[in-house]
Amino acid sequence: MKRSGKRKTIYDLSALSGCSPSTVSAVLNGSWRKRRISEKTAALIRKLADSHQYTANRQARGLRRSRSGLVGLLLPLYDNRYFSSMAQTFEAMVRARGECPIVASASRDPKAERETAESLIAYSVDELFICGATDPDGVHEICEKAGLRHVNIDLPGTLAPSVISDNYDGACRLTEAVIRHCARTEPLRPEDLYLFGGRDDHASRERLRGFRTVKRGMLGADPDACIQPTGYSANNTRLAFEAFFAREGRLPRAIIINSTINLEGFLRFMAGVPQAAFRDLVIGCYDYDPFASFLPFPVIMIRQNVEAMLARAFEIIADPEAAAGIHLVAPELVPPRTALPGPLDALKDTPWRPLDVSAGEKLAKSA
Amino acid sequence: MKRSGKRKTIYDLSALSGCSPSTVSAVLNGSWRKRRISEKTAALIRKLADSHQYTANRQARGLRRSRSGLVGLLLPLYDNRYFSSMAQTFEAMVRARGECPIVASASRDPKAERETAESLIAYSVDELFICGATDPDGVHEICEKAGLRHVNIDLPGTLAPSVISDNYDGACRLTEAVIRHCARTEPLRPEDLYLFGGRDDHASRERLRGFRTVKRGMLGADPDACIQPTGYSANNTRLAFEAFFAREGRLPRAIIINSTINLEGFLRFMAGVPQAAFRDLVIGCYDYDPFASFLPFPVIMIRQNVEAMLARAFEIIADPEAAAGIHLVAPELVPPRTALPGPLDALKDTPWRPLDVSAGEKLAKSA
DNA sequence: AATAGTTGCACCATCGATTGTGCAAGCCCC
DNA sequence: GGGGCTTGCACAATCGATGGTGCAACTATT
Repeated sequence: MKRSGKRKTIYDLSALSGCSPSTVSAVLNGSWRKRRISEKTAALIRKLADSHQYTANRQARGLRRSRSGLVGLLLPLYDNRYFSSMAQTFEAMVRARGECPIVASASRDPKAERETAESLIAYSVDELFICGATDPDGVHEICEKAGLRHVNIDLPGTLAPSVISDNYDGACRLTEAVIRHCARTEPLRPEDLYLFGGRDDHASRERLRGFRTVKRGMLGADPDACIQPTGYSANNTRLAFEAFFAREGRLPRAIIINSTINLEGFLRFMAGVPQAAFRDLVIGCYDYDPFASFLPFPVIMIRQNVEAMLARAFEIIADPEAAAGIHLVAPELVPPRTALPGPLDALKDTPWRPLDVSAGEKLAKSA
Repeated sequence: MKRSGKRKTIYDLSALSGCSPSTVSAVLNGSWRKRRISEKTAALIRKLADSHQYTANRQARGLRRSRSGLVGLLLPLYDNRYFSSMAQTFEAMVRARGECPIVASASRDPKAERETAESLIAYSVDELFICGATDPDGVHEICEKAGLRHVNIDLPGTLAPSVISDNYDGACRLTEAVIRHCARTEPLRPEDLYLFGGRDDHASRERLRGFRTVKRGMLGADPDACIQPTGYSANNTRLAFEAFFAREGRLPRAIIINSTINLEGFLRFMAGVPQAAFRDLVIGCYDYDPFASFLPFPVIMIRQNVEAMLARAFEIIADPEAAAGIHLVAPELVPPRTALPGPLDALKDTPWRPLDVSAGEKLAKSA
């Protein structure tokens, strides 16, 4: 791919207009009234800027102002509906504030988290939203040192304000809903209800705690074997289900799954087993995915309130007084076969124009 | 959120080390051998940089070098599995090259696409991957003017190289697979096979062309009513299905759906209809979503080869000779109930540590 | 010891935009 | 017509990193 052309600067416009660079700058960044530039000069410069497609070099501006206009979101990953809707919603909210969203992911790896944060800081992001970090406090130290405002989302740290879902409450409601759903046919015994997934993070711990509380309360016991932690790996989850199935010859009647990533591991297991094995199954799953909600057995899901969490986080990051501490946001219980609206519904579709098939053929021929 | 601290610069390290700023700079950016800085001085400066957590100000560096180290991906949206896996794969590939990925989305809106491109250019991205743009040529003009290397993905333009899926071939194979799947029970009549979704973009046109070619070839006809374009809106798709169902009292036996976004619209319709209505349904859907593949009726999907498309795009963008033109990448037909591995499988999960429930309780109490 | 070559680093302009300050020209008023 | 005020802009330093160039202090050579 060849390149050409080069960007105009305020110096080019200065030469073109006969005004000084500082005048051009003032006109184009809006401070011209304050600097008593005449309306006429301003109009001239704006016209030139327009006709030459001028755009300010943000690196230069950022260097001088020591702020970039960038708002960062640090994500563990993109490729599931929870985090992708987080990115989608974040993008919309930052744009609504007239700033530029920049998203990066760090693979749940503490080292990558720190490096990515450093990299974002190197680009002088003005604020950083740290979402689902494995080591939020590690990232905090780096932000602190750089004087960067930041807030945790989804997984809490101890050194910065954190906005997270009320995972304990969500897990309680989810577990209860699953137990009640099963009880429609036949009461559940303790060994009929399993939990798969999760690892040693705050969310998993809280969900597990909720699960155990409700299970003991409603079913009277919670044998250790009923907890099958598999981390956030789909393949580990598949292996865990395969091992269970090989051992028991069947699935548990009810399964709580810690994340849609683990549910994907369950799919991998499903693919190798006759559909009949899932006839009476009831699943409760943390995080909402519209397609998962319509699987061929009841899937009760917990949808984290991404919009509310982000809105709260924006409030907190704007508050100079905000201190470390956890802000809980209630998640939502989603019954089986539910298609909730999502952030994409905010996008307007372009008006429909009739499909021109011959145009398609022409384009295809030119390929 | 309060801020504090401030970042060290080469001038701070210069003062600390007794060396000049240029020496510090040379040591820290690797050009020190060329500048004949002694090993001893280099070691001293590196030690200071380390102990003071120095990181270079990338805006300053970018300003001076007129390149930023940023590689941009312009996406229509984040929140579906096709685009989120695009972002995930892109991120990994850019990181593998030692550069910094930056992703932004533009909502399929030509104006937003141009503005986002301008914004990325303002941050001096070194290369731009334009994915699924509604108006790739509009973005091209802006890139061209800025001398920015760029390449189209997913939707082609006429002014820059484009890497896209072979949508025609994919649609042919998908349509044929759906027809054959239905024929297992009872041969399909032309009016049993519908296509929902799509709008006036290259991908939709090609998919429609493939659909028509195969349908006419295998079923002998393709009544106009069998094409129900609904754009990329889930709600429009829901309305289209509701209208159809109200009119016909049933669904078509087989439906090709242009995108998982439209399939989500179908879910919204599904939620209001008894499950029996879907007993004999067969769906063919463009784009792959693991959960959609396990819906309670056969869903045959087409998975676009995101890795291959991106890999090809990276080759092209590195090639100074690359000219405008379309590069086709074959998509993959995915049978029902298939859980393919995805980009997340490349992430290593942290080793398992036993869940400490009491720790969770402690954390929860501090909230 | 004088010359030539090498080593090791400092100096300074530069990237593009911002912003505090200075100053000429025009105007008003007594 | 001189002092004071306003208008409208130019000048120059600055943000942090980079890289071309210059130049002492050594070392080697004859």
